[in-house]
Amino acid sequence: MNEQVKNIVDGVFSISQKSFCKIDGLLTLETFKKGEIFIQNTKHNEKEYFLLDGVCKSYLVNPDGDEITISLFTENTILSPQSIRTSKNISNLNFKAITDITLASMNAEAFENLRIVNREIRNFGNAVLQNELISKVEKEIGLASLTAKERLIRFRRKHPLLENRIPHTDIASYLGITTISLSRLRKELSR
Amino acid sequence: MNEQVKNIVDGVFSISQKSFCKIDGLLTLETFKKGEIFIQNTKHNEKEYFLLDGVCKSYLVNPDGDEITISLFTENTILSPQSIRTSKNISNLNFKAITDITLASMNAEAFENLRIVNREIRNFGNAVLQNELISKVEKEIGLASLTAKERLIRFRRKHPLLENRIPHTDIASYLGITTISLSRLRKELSR
DNA sequence: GACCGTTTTTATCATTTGTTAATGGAAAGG
DNA sequence: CCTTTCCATTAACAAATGATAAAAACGGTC
Repeated sequence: MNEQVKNIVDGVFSISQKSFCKIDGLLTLETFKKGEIFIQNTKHNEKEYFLLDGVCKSYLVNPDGDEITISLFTENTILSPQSIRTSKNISNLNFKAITDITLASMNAEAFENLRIVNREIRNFGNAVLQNELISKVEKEIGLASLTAKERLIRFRRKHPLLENRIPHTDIASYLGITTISLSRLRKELSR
Repeated sequence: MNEQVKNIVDGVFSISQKSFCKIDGLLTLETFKKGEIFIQNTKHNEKEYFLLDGVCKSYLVNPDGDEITISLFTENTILSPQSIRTSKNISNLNFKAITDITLASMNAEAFENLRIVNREIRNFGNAVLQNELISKVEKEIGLASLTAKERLIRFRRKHPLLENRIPHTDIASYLGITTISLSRLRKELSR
């Protein structure tokens, strides 16, 4: 049994050993090198993912060719559910490894079937969806009503140390500012 | 049978007459006057809603007491699913009628049970969730990477005429700007 | 350790957006 | 019908953020 995944699941919504075994049976380990794109916009994808090690991001490319960071994920978290990042199993987003990463993945449809027959797993799945929305709403409120400085302060509170692990371009884009502004704010806050 | 709700449902994910009848059996009509808060943050709520007439918004109140508009809803749309705007049936958001409104509501748990046993209804439910996320991601990208002027232009494309139906305070907050900025942009764009 | 390409910082200037305050107009309620 | 309140606009100024360019720091490689 994958203890690490069990801990991630329980962190969201605690389920019984027995229920977890059904999930465990679906898991496969995958690794990607820094810089690899493992989910590609407009391409097929039918998996759910647990991030066991490393950092990755979801992003979109705007007309100017810039990568807009939507979300950042660190170890021991769950990537956005397949049902909401795909349409007919075609991805609406890109996901890229920012450091070397290790994922546990499983087939989304098989998981969906577990949700249907198992109440605990269904509750777990709903909790994941809900967390996804909550974090989106939080981010939205931040972008709509906080200054860039306040957003950076919150970001640091939520992701301590991440500023030292990944390129500032990814963080700046996540915060909705330029790297130049980020640099200015870093300096200002360090005084 | 409520034809209007059937049309709203089919607009998201077409389902059979037979499946819709199960939903139809759960529906109740509700009306609220302009200004009424019909879902309150930290209060109990266990309903799903179809907006049949009027305009309403979801919002949060920041520490300064300002209402931050999260989403705007117009007639013939579905309000954000209960599962993602509540935790243990306690609401995380406020919803307020901006004009007089008419809603068709149903018990969320009863609907959840329909999702479990009926494949079409489950697909419909998933499509609703997905649309919710897509619109959130779109909004997020807008706030993170577009100027206020571009956001207003997109807003007008998505919600024509709404600027003439509801207070600009609600729209400005939705766009993440002040009403003064909105007024400036309106003037600039009208030239 | 020197070199290359990339990332981060710094500086300057332009632009956008916010703040405060004043005005006029529209809607709501007595 | 009048008053009161709220809302939208405008102006003047301040603050925040973006654009461009150049310098410095960093990381990987041979």
